Amino acid sequence: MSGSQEWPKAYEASGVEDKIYASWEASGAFNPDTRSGEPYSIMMPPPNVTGVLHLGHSLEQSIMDTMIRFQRMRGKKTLLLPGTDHAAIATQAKVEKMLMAEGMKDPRRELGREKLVERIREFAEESKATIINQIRKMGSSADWSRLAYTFDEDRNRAVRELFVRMYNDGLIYRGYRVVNWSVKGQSTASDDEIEHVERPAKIYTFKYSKDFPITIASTRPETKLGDTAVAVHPKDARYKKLIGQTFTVDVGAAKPLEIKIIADESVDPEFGTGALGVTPAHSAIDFAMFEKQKAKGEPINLIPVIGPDGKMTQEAGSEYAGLSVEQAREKFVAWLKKNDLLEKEEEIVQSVGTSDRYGDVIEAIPMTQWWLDMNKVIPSRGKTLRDLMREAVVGEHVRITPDRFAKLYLDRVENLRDWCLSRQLWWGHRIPVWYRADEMHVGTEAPQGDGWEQDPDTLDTWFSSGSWTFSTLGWPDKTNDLKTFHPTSFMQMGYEILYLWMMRMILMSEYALEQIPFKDVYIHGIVRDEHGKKFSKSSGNGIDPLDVIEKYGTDALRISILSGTTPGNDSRFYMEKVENGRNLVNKIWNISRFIISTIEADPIPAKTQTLADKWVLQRLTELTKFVTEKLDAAQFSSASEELREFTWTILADWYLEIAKVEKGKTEILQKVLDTLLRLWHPFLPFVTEYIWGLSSKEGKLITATWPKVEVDGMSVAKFEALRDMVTEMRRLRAEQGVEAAKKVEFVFTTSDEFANTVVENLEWVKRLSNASAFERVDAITEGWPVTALGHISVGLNLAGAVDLEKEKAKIEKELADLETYIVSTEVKLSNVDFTSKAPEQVVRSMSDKLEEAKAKRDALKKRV
RNA sequence: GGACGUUUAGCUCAGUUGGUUAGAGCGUUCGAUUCACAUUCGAAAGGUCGCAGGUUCGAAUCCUGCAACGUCCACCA
Repeated sequence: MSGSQEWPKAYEASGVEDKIYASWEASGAFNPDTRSGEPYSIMMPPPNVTGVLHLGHSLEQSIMDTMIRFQRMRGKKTLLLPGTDHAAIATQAKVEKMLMAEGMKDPRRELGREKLVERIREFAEESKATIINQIRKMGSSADWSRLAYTFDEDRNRAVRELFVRMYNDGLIYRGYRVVNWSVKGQSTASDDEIEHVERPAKIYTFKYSKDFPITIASTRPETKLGDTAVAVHPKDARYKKLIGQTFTVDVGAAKPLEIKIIADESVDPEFGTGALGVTPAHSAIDFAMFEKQKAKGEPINLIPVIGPDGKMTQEAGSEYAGLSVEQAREKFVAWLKKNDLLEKEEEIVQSVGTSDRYGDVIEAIPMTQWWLDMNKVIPSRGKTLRDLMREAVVGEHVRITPDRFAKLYLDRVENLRDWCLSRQLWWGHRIPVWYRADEMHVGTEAPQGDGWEQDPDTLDTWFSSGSWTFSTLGWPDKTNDLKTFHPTSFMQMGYEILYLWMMRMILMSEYALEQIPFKDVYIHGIVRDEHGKKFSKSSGNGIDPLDVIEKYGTDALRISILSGTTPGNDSRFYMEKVENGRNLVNKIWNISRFIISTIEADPIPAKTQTLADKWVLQRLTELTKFVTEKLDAAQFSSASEELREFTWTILADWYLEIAKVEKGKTEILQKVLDTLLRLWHPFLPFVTEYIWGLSSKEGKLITATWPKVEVDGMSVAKFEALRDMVTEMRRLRAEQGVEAAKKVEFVFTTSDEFANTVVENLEWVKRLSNASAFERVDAITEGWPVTALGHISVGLNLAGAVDLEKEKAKIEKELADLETYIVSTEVKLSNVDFTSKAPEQVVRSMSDKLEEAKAKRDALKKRV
């Protein structure tokens, strides 16, 4: 043994993990450049620079690193490319909040663009270092030499290039349309950045004026100051004759409103009054009608009555201008009442869109912004971006696990509207467009000449993260990395960013490279607390992964967060799971400690393999096959469960105990430990590497090869019969309350020498009969037959302190169960429908079981 | 309003195309006390797989309906 100092009784993770990580990194194992083999790449979803490591990250890192280590050991040229995300809106919102907490009223105005951006940059750089270090603590074998950032120079170049190409293809356009506007954030938001919240509201039913022919309803009456039409269903008999007419009403706006009655299929005649007041400036659907009318050549007006500051505009009328929307609503309703126009006022529950970062209600406001067109045909492809997004998944070029998410994705693709790209934030990629008087320049570089002003807006943060799979590899240059590692092999993400991110990566990659960004997408759920609640600061249920690592070690955290999870489903996390993981790690440690010392003490291998040897090797072979298949399919939980079963039950509880008796196991123990360390490595990289080092193995485990399936097909039934017999004897002892010191006398016969040795060495067994007298159980007169399984028969000596009555009830119940089983199986087997239709194998195994059950029954019968 | 998910042992969850008498970990009960490991060892108890129908020789698994919980989407005027 390599000295007891290095092999303490319990494994101390905290003392060794950092050193091991440093040694991996120094060895160059993370970097694929020195490796050959089939490329295998995973792009790490870049965590936000503002974030600190949480359990969600821990899960993701565990998934990715387990996969990449597995593939590396299989000899692939593996790249796990790490990075961080500047997270435009999230970061700016956070820093602004911090500055305001320090006493600033309006950081943007007080600091100005340059200084505020600088403050955000400082904060981002600091946080970035933190999160990167935390990811290393998870053991991630990422290639840090390729570390990327969504807001660094290389990524900025890719973003500008993409924007310009899309603009030149006519996919990006500048347009005056209704946007989602956050008053608090003073910026647009995309449809995906809106969170719908249910809340109570009032719906008012009214007319614009006494003689207006149609009644309408609204929860936002103040916007009615900007109404320019009333839409009805074209076939609605009540309103049909009014279609095309225009009515002038005075509701107090700056100018009297000209309300045109228009027909629109999307109006539900059954709903409410069957008529809808159209406010093109402050509703996305109404704006769509506005555009439809324009296209038809029957235009309606558009009157913005709410400004970007969230206050009513001049056009809302002198009485309203400058009021908040709430104040304006009150005033307008009062006016309706006064003029006897209000017919109804009802309480309803309404779902309103709020900004997911600033939290305020999103207003629909018309503005000139930059948009990405989902429906425009790309000249060189003859397809739209929507087509490209659809085809990648419909054709299963991108495979999604679990596949139900593919359906959700496709539904979403069909309903995507044009993507509003421009943000009025300062932290982000500046839009590569310059203006001078009436001129506009769109290019990757600033134009020559004086007087050019760059567009002040920045790009939606998802524009840069959408290009992550290839911008990280050097695009737009045709780099070797790009050729080698794109499309990437495996991508994992939480379902909550499926739309936000996956769609955009597919869009960008298909557009820029005519390639899918990844082949396999693994969707995971949310890590929740033990009660199923989301972890959050406000609920005070946070668990810091770093605390867990400090106390239990990274391996324990990794295995506990991966086990008991299924793709796409949420999982619960609590400390008992980690303790369990820690215990497992410690078990592996002690198994290794024992094996190494056994080998040193008893180095001469036995000449022949015993039944137990054949058994453990066969089970090891099966395990290797199983784990390989499961990891291939990203079924981490079931792979690790099987590994645990082998390690703890098969190896530690049975084989090692037998090895103590049989001796001469050097060769087999070495083989088993070696294979087991390799199989565990992707899950438990630290402890396995540490043991590998202590047992003087060649090289590092991280770059060792994955075990191959060697021999297969050895029968394990004989051994397992023996094992069951031992369990049965133990049960009898336990249930009969046999005192610890007291030996119970068993009689057993077997033709197998091995069984003799093992059973005889159970310290509480006293051999009664002559081992050479291989009598059948029913011939053992002095004993009480316990079991007769296969080639082994065992009896218990009645001279011992055994309470027959106590045991009898149990046996009778078991007999009854057996009888039921036998009868039902016999019925099945005599059923021609079954025997003719079921596969032969099923029928055969059933009749085998029947014979076994009968034998067991006969043995049991002798006891009562 | 639409869609999706979950429902299996006291708890947390597996259960791969339908095929033995449905599994694991934790917890519980009983027993062991250090010869690799008490972060341990041995043994046991515990489930009519949410409910009701259907398909099938055979259903936890497929179909229909219902219920509870959860999630997402939506232009409920």
